Amino acid sequence: MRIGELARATGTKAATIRYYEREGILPAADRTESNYRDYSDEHLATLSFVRRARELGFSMAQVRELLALSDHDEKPCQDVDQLAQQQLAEVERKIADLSALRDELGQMLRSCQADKIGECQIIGSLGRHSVV
Amino acid sequence: MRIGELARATGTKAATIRYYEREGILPAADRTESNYRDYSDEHLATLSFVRRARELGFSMAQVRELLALSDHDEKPCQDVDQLAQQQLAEVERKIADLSALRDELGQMLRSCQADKIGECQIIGSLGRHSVV
DNA sequence: TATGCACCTTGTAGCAACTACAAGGTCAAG
DNA sequence: CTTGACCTTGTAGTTGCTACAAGGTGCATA
Repeated sequence: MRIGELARATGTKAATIRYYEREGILPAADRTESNYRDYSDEHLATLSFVRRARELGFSMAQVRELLALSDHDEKPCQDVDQLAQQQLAEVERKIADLSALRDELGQMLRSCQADKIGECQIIGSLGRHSVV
Repeated sequence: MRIGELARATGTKAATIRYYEREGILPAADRTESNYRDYSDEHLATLSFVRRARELGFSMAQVRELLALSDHDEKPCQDVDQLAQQQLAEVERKIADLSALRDELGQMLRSCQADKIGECQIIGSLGRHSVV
């Protein structure tokens, strides 16, 4: 299949697919006589894998590792497990950070009953006009 | 004060302060005879404001807006309120996304009891080796 | 006086992970 | 024969910094 079809099939832009090829994430496709990329079902499977891993928040570097690992059926899957654990820990850290942030923003919003910026608690709690 | 002192006072790298100046986020400082930047307390206040807003997840564009708004004490603070609301909504959206992600990762990890990658459920649920 | 060291200056390039654009080639339909 | 959808390559832009290089400044010490 050509790049457009692969793009539609995976919800990826063609430019992104070419980018993955440049980055070595996706193996280069065969070319037709007119130099169009010609993808196989294997490419489709790999690209789906990559996209899914990216959706799950794995970095490109981690995706590279996952791809390398997934090619070695014999090896213990500890390494895969560890990558997933790492990723989970990082996601949980981000959630905690964002929750703190949400609370602060919520508090700011609740505390402001002014109607002029001069008395606005939001601007105030950001550190302005308390100094002036 | 010189850039290093301002940097220490605000927990910002000097390179970042120069970057803010280039971007018009922080007004240019006076210069000493030897061309060193010489910052005032006003700069300190503005930079603190900027850093705090950035910590709260506001984008540079939003910080620009907040700075512009905070200079107009007379205006109604509806606009500030709206920016904060927007930011809160976005943070909540991110938290929801990350929570879904955490659940998926957790499920993947719990479901894998294999010890070889060939049977690894994590690789499997990412879409590999079910196709092979 | 020299010299070492911390500090400052500018300009440039790199990071992640794409995305957009320009200028052109290919191919099937009308 | 031309229109339009598709493809090619190369290059540059996005966000918010951060790092590095090559050089100037200022002050304390040997």
